[in-house]
Amino acid sequence: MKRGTEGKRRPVTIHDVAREAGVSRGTVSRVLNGGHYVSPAAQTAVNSAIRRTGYVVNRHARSVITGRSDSVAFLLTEPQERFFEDPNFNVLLRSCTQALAAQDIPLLLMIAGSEAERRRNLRYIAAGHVDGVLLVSSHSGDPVVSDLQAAGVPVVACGKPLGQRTRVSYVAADDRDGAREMVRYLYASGRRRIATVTGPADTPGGVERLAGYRETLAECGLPADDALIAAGDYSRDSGEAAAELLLRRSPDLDAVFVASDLMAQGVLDALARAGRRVPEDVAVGGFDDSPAALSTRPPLTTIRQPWDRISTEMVRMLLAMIRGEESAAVILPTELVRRESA
Amino acid sequence: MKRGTEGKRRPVTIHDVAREAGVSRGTVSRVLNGGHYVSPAAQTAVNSAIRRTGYVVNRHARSVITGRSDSVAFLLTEPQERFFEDPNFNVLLRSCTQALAAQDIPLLLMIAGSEAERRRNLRYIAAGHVDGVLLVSSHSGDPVVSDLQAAGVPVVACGKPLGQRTRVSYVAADDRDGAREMVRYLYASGRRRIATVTGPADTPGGVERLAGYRETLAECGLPADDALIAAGDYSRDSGEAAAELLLRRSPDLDAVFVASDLMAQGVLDALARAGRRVPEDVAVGGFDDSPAALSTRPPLTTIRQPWDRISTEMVRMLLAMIRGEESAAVILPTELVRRESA
DNA sequence: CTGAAAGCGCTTACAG
DNA sequence: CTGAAAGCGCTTACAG
Repeated sequence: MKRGTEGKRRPVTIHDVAREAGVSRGTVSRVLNGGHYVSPAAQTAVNSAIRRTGYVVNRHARSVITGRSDSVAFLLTEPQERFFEDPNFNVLLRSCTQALAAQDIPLLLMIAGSEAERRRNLRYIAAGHVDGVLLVSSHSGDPVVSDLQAAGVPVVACGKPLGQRTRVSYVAADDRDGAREMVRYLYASGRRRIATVTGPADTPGGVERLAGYRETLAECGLPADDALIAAGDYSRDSGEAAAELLLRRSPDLDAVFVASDLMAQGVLDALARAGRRVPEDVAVGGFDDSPAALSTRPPLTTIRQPWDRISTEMVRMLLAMIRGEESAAVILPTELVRRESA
Repeated sequence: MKRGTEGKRRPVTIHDVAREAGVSRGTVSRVLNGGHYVSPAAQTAVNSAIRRTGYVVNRHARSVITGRSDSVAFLLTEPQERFFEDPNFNVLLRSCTQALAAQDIPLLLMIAGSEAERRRNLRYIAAGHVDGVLLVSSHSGDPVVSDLQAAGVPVVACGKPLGQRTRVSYVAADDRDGAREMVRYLYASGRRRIATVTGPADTPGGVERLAGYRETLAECGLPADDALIAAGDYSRDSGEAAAELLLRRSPDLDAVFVASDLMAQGVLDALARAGRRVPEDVAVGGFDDSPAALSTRPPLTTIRQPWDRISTEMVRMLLAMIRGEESAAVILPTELVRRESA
């Protein structure tokens, strides 16, 4: 008897609502699905019956018929655990969850860290258990992209997927333009030996931000100098190592444009250890405007990536594709955030 | 015609498999659900038919009958966005996802940051769309706990939920014992003026770690001194402020036990600004062993929370409750991680 | 506009 | 051990 109270009561079905409203189940279903071809009277009766009974649709039963699951996967392809250390990832995941929730669509989180997980997730997705996937993948030529497309599943990537043979929808910040704006700002504040720490050459941020840096140097009439360029992998430690290399090769540098805030943290540490004051001796500009940018000393001047808009656009685009629209790409503008490091 | 290639092919059903294997659909279903009452011959025929056809079960159709969804929610109740800044949260979310994936159970991520979201998520969950929920809530007396229980949904919390009238299952690290171990270690290394920065008084970590600190002081014969205790809210900034307060009130302190690594970061900054060397002048011990502990200068000596085990246990326990087992609590041991700050 | 009926893909007693 | 049948909760042509 005790258990009976705790246990789930028999859920109310469309049948109960129909009886309560004095109509057929078909009519109830019609108001549930948009209310077309339903008289105002029936409409009202059904709605109030729904309220009285506390009815809520059984999505599984619906899915069996419609063939859609009304759910979406957030798929993370990342052998490195880097994404989870990256504050950017958090805000992306959070805003996607919320943008989807606003449409009453649950987000299934999937992580493909190994080949086995990749296969499992792919099987799940290809079986039609989700209507589409929000993809976060940093690999150039990641096979998961084409596998998904081959399975006929709508996909929207975060950032432009590199090395794909086919067109894939994506939403990205304007990396190149953001880099330009930062370097211009550094130049405008009087810096003339502007170095850069890049991201990996097989990521869009790695190539585009470097391109923006180079363009702006040329535009400002500053000489191109490879001794001012060091590569990182977006991790904090790689930023630190890159800065040490830069200081050795170009001790006269007076600014560094770093392709991510996390790496900029490392750069700041290396600079401090080398006895350089920031921003007096060396100005440092980051990229992302992640929470990390606020916790550095001094706080980081950086380029904000519009993560909220990125997620909103990803969700909007994916939903459109699920509805049958064509693929597309959206590039969102970035914004310079002035703090104290430059 | 082009579209035809891209579009989803008609999915293969249990019917196709039955025909291919030369048995009835009932038999196919039986092998799918454990293979009881199936002859080895039929077993083999069906399995190979499944392989040939690439059949994968339609979970929705199954759910309509079984009443289970074979999915689980990860529910985050957090108006502050603190959890997403906290590296601990990431590893928890990641390991839960993977522990679940190993059982082929998808994780639905839900965030209840506002009252409206809380209601929506609750409605979704109560409608039986998930079989159980993994709850991450930091609020003392969070109503979501009782709402979930009232709906008859199995729940396992991360950390002991404070201020609940009913029993709720949870998995937690042994906060008190971890605190004891750290303070003992500080004492053993010769410190005698050991301060502490606590977490909020309405969180388990806030009360238990402080209790462990107090007990150990007494056990070591050190006097209790409220001037050595300052409160934080787990944020980095609060750690910094607490350390400043402590330095003002007890300039002679020679060690600080900080109830989280993130706060310890702030403490380290405040100490550096005050010209105290770590660990020479002041030893600093953290709690969590989050990624943050590695990025401080010097790297943080801390107490490791066994997040992998916590997630594994949470998942195991939730699955057991879904199967009908009683609720329970699991306390997992922590471990001292020696690095350079103490 | 609306009811009766068929059917989605699956599971589960029920007879054998 | 196995097939035929009923049924899960819902949607959707199909007649009116």
